Amino acid sequence: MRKTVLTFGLLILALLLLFQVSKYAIIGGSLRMEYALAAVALVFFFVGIYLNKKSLSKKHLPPNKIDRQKIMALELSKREYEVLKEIALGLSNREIADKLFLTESTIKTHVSNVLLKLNAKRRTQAIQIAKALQII
Amino acid sequence: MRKTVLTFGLLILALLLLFQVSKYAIIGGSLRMEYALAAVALVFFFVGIYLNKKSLSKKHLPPNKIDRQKIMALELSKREYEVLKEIALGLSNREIADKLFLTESTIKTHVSNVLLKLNAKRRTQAIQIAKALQII
DNA sequence: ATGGCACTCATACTAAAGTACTAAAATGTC
DNA sequence: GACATTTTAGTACTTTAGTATGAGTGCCAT
Repeated sequence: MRKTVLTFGLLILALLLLFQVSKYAIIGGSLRMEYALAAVALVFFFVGIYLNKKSLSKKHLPPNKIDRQKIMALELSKREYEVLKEIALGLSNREIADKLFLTESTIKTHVSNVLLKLNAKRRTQAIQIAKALQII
Repeated sequence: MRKTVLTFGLLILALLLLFQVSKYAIIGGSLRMEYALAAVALVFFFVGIYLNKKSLSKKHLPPNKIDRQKIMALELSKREYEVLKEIALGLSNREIADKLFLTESTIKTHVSNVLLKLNAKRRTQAIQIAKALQII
């Protein structure tokens, strides 16, 4: 917040300066009016783009990004979370086992634990819950 | 594309007009230079914002919204698509059957057809594919 | 060093999911 | 009305998924 105010202040100051400089330069005859107008136009054009980007970036980005806080709160271990991600990719237990160089037994154990911790009855429900919680 | 070119052309024309008008108005003495500069600054400021918003809206908005074209292209029937959505909600065949007042047999038939048409081996993979295709 | 925890794996089941095929209504189209 | 789809449903299996339980290993913190 303080940073925003400071940036704004500096910007306005710089612009007023540009304003005055161009005004007196024109009166003094050392600067053509077209150039002054073009310079002002260009500067404000980019200021508009800059400010717009600033305000948009704070309202459009938060639809994704994973929530590590919730993963901890659910007490999901590293392996369990890893398996959960593979489930969401649509892999079978066999395929996950091969991918992670483990046996299907181990994967089943992890899956069971994930379902318990996410309070899901099926892996498809686990996917839905995980997405709702923004942990995948 | 043609629309974009047209908009751009009109904008540039309008700006050149503003440019010339302000220049001659100042020379004629009917307009103070400060006002001309302020006007140009304001216009370009908003043009900057406008153009920026245009370019961003085409890169940030499309993360959602379903693609009915693809649903048709995949030849998914109404029922099959309905079942697919329930699968994505994490329901079992039994639960889907109860929800749609059908038997589990019927749901299995639909599910098998959905898997075939989406080229998926499992329902979890069907979810992943459907999301990638933006049909759910 | 030891008790706790995460990770690994196994066996033995039970329960879902998925396949293959068949077939009768229901629906919409020409 | 005839024809093509869609929707519904069934039987009979095969394959995955999921549960329960036990147990060995490695790691880390007290």
